[in-house]
Amino acid sequence: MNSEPESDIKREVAAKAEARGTRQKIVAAAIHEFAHHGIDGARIDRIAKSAKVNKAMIYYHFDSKDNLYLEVVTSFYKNIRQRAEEIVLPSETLEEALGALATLHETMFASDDYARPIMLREMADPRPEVLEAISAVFRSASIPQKIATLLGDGMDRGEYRHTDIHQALLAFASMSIYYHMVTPFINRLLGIDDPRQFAAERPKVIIDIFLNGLKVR
Amino acid sequence: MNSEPESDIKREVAAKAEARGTRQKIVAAAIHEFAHHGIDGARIDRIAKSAKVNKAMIYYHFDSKDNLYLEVVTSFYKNIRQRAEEIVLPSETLEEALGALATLHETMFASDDYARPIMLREMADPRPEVLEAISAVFRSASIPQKIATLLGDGMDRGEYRHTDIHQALLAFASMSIYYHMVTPFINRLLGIDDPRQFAAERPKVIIDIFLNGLKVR
Amino acid sequence: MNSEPESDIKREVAAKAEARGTRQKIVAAAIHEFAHHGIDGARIDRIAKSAKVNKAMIYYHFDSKDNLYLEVVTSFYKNIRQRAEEIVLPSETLEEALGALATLHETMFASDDYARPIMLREMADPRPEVLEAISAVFRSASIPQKIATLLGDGMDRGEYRHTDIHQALLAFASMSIYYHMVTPFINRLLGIDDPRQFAAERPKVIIDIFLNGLKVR
Amino acid sequence: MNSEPESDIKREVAAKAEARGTRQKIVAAAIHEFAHHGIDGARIDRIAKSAKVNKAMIYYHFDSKDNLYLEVVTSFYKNIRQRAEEIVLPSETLEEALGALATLHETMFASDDYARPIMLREMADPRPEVLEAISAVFRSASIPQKIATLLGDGMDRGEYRHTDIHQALLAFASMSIYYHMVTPFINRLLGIDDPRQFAAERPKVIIDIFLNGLKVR
DNA sequence: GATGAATGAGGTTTCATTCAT
DNA sequence: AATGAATGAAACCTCATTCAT
Repeated sequence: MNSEPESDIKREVAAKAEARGTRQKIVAAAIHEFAHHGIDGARIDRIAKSAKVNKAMIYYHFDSKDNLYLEVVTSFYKNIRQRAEEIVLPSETLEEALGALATLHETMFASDDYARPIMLREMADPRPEVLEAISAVFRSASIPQKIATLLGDGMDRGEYRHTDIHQALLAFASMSIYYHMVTPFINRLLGIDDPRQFAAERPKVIIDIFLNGLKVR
Repeated sequence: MNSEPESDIKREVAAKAEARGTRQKIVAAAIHEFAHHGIDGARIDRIAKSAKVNKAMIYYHFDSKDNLYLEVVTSFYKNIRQRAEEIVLPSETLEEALGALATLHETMFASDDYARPIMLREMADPRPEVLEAISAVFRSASIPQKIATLLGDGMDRGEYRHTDIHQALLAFASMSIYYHMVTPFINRLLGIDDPRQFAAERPKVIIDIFLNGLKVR
Repeated sequence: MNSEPESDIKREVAAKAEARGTRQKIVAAAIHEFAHHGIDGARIDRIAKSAKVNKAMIYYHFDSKDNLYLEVVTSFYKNIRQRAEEIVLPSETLEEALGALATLHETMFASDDYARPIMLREMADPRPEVLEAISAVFRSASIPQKIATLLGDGMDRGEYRHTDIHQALLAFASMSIYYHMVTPFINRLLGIDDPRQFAAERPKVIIDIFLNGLKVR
Repeated sequence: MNSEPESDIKREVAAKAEARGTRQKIVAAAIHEFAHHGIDGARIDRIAKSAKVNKAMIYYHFDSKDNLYLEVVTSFYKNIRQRAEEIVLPSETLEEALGALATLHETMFASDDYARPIMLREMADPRPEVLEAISAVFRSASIPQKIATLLGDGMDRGEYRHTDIHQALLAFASMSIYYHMVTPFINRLLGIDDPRQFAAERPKVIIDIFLNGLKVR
């Protein structure tokens, strides 16, 4: 006769907590699966098993495989975006801004092993929604704009040679991101034994090349 | 004129020609399919249909989907490799060698629409055999070595600043190849309206940045 | 009365009951199919249809055709074995023990129409697992040992002539089992019109021949 | 201008010789295949390959898999039957006639490894044609009739106890043939190390048991 | 007679998804 | 929320058989 409502509330709270737990377990397992196998190669059974969750629960929480993928991937980008925004765009010099972009790239890929394969697959078969999500990361990070601005200013001041801003921006971004995207391949091709160190030394080198490459002599 | 052996030969030739035709049709359809959908998303039925070939023929000629993929992809790289070897490594200057590498990259991707997605997917989930095949393209092309040598010589001569050769080589390669690999994304992100022109102007810009970037002032 | 755990149990029980039902239906249909067609001639479609079960359920419960076969056949032998163990090894005389073996054989084959074809096919291409299962039936039945012992004792007592026990045991077993194994053929060859009666009269005859055949005169 | 017809004849003769060779190769490979896998498990491809013959040749010579099976199996029985007829039915005593039957059985199975599995499979799923063929072997061999006659005479003479002739005949046949039919199983069950010797000693034992078993004391 | 390629029907198995409880 | 069972469509692959030469 007493606290049935209370116990109902408790139940609900507990249920929600558990549900959140279930969702999270599913998401974690799904990222892993999608990263390793792509959306077509991914198996709902495998996700359920590795999440230790009943298969039907996946449909209960995510409706369909496609939707699971979408939610997983966008949440993945949200995550990256958030970390991107946390990178303080420090001071005023171009050099520092370039360093920030390099750091951003490093952050994107260093966090886990899933970024690389997931992004590569997206690029191979780009869905508008996802392209947009990735674009947003960079836009929100405002770092590219900052670099563009600083570079433009430098050109106007006569410090840097006049160059197409897009080409220049892409030049730096390429030097910074490409290694991260195809690490295993480059390591193999160039016979790099210590990828960690190679990656650590890289920002300095590319900033150096980039700035020198554009400076007026 | 009607000696049996001769007609035997004719027969064989004709048969082989047809077979080659069938194989080729399959390969062509398969590349298309694998490029668009990846190995897991690819459908044998679709390949057969678009090749206008009986489905069983695919198994007759290629044994399994996996094997078809492997043969298709390696033949694809052989193809690229051949074209790579045809790129004459012109003269003696570093500038020209860099131009050759840019041309190689352009060649790799410009030939058809399949290179980009196929390579990206491979990079996402690299099979040793295929990594090796890609590596071979570059090794055989000897262009990287040439660049490395010229760059090393230039450093020794005091023309270029001392820099880790691998880092430098990768810096240029990145600038050259990255845009090709993720064209649609970059076009979207930077709002590039005329990709053709952007790509055409690119080699000059990156060679310029790279050489200036390394030159001693 | 409506406590959740209880209803949970109910649910589980019901589910398991249904599942058992499905499994049983599959097994029943599968025995029939395998007996009639052998493992290679058997068709999963046909099993599913005659069990009134979705084809995929067979894989859900048994993983593969091979495995279904194995489970079906071993369960089949377990079944026989159980019935074998129920045959009381009556008294002490050799005659009764021989009667028991004849009864065992009759039991093995009389139960249904599947024993004959299934066992024959197994013998044609014996899988170790299954040979073992059949051997176990006879070993567990302990009847052969009993016979061997009684026979040995009889020989020692001078009642029976000395004869290789294995040869003797096999002699009786052959007389007892062979007709069951190839009934249709023998009926045809000897023109037996009333197999039932022939089989019924058989134990008496063969026990008679066997015992007389070994007795010291 | 000369011997075209002659060369035609030569050709034909050669062709027929070769053809016979091809047929034989096919038959040999087919027996092997059918013995190991049964008709449903047999693969035309495998037969062609192991016969080193083009698959289409099998159809050219035998029309269909079923027909190949039938021809192979009936020729197989013809073969056995021929050997059966070569077994001289020696003298006049029942003992010798029984020995002849035992020898016949031995001959049937000893010739190759195929008799056992082929006959077992036939028995599992008996086709009338084939049952007839096997029956014919025994009838033609006239040994059973001889035994029946001798046994009948012996009973009439008061030498043997009155017993149903069919039961008696089958008793002996069972003892003689059963071991051959399920050799691997019996060897395993009884732990027989030297099957050759066991088989060699068997006729004497079973003739002994049989005759003693029927003799009037 | 002989060959390699081709065909069509069908076989086993898989898998996203749903249902009943 | 959770589970085990169920479903139907389709995927990959096989195989007896035939064709063209």
